[in-house]
Amino acid sequence: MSLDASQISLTFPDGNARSFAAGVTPAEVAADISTSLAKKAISATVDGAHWDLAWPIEADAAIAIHTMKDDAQALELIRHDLAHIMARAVQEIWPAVRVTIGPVIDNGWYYDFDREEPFTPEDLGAIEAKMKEIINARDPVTTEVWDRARAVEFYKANNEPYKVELIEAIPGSEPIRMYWHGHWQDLCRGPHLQHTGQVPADAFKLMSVAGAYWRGDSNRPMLQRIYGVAFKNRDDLKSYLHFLEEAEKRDHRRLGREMNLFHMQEEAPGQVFWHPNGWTVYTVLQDYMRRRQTEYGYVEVNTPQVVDRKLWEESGHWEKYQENMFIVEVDEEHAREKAINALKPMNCPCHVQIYNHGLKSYRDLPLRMAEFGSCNRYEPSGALHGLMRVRGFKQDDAHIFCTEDQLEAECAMFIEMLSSVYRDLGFESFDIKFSTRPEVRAGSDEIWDQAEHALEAAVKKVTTDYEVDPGEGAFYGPKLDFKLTDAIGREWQLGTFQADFVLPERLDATYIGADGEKHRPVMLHRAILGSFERFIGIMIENYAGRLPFWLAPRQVVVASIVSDADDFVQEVVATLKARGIRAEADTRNEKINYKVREHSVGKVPVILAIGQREVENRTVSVRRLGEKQSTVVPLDDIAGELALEALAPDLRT
RNA sequence: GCUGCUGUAGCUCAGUGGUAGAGCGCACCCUUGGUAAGGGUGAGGUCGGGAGUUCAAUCCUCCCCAGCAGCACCA
Repeated sequence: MSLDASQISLTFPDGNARSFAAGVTPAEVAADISTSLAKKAISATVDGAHWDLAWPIEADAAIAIHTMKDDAQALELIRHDLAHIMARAVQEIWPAVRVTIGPVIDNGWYYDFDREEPFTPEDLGAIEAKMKEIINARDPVTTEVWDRARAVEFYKANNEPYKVELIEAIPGSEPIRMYWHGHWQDLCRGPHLQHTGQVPADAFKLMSVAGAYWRGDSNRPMLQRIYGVAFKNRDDLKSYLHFLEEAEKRDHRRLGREMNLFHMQEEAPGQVFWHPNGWTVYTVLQDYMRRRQTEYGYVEVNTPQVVDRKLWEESGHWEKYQENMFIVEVDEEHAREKAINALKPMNCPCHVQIYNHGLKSYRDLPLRMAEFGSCNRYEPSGALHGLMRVRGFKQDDAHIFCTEDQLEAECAMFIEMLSSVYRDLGFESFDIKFSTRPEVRAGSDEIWDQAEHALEAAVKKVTTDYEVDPGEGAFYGPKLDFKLTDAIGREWQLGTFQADFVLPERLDATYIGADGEKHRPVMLHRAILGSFERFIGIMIENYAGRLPFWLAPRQVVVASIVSDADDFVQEVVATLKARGIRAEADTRNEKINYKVREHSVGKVPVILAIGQREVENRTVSVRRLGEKQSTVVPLDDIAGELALEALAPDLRT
């Protein structure tokens, strides 16, 4: 593109416009404004795009100059330059290593390398040391736009095949931009800092090495990815590392052990052995969901666990998910004929069987059919993760059979129910994602058009605040996914609402309309918790184990201070139990300090301590989890108070 | 499934080519103590499974299983 030699005008965020010669760079603009700004400048925003100080500005534009005070830009540059500096360090130490890509991610960056030997933790230390040398050298960062053919030649000559492939994937309309950090060169979109010394040398850390497929494709070679984190200063890095430690303390696998909720073992990978404590949480949650579903007009059903493959073939799951299904073959010696079944991986085809049993009228619709459906999926071994990704789990599943006209109202009602449930369970806000047709799918384009329009219209009625996720729909229909954010800012996809025009067709679900003719119902797949396992895992982490009283597996421990109090302890426990509170006695021969510590570690929300004084006055000393103080109150008062707290939110008036 | 790492007492972890140790927990005894660990004694392990090398393997090699981190996958 040839530049006009005439003046161009630039608008600054303060609204002032100034004129410059075409081809001016942000560096020159900054210098024109003030020498101190020129010194501090690190990059610019030009017409909304993050701009390198060295890139010419080609037209009328709005421009803002950034300094290290602008966190978003500063962090992006620091992290991106560190990616290059790390790649340079690696190639300086091991020249045979091939480089690929190295983007900025949350809190840091990664870079993928092709190297025969694995990187070791010691290697990371060596790389970090080399990176600090490069930073201290204050090497200049320079950039040029190259001709495509020249760039390809260059990388071929330098034996960097991945870079050649990257260039070939860059659309012809985009320039091929090269960057140098000192002598070291990389293909990069930019922008970057002006010299390596601008990167804080004490605010980054290499975290880990892991495998990653080239271009995210499991059929391509596996590379070695080194992750790093970086911040503007040492304190920010330290507080981030501290945050990681805190996050580890709320890991549900650790708390599951500490609170004696569940365990998993080798003989049943990906499946949960629920202990009494964990199962209490599970059943309390399930009872709550059952009440809410009834409130919203659902009927509850239950369907078989082992189902003939024929049904899965009809539904289409066999073809697409056979690899991930537990196949159950009956032993030929004992069976009259060999049958191949599968553990049900999901409930929908079974629910259609119930729907199909008996002719349905339009008067039966909408039919909201719920099941706490136990499902088994043979998830890849590497995907398993505590309660979050398991091979055996229970969904709060339901299918709504309705007419197209009813879809909108059902969608609105579902979002209302989901909001209410999430609020009760301690999650105030969630994001909605609208996922459209995937590449591999069932059903015609016409059906998909219809389904996508209907679902989007339905969600729009409720809110305009949703994101579109193209190509992420289920194979039978578009969906809304509901993602909530936990106490430490992580997002979880839990709830889902899927419009399905395909399965009713495949499994021949019909209803008789007011016109006396057969019609196809629309099938809405929906879940709020997703799976009990996963949701409980998330709740444990969100609350750091300190579940709200009504969900806490052990609600009250009544602890004796002296053994003369034992009888009254038993009386207190009996009183609390009679009011529906999960209370237990601790009359062990231990000091009260010991008992308080043990039950606090176990996240018991309320400890009632009873000594001689309490026995005499028929009072209890109440200590709430997390509080240092205890208060002495009459037994009847605390029993009444706790009985109210023990009620699920939907049962409180 | 892929890459790398890990697997020793219920838990957290040391350790060695000559068949094992600590702390916590557990049991018992002493202690009756006022809100986050009182003291003592004791029990407890086919060192993930299998094969190989070796006079000898928990330790070295190979295969399998499981877990962890990431990638890929997620109806």
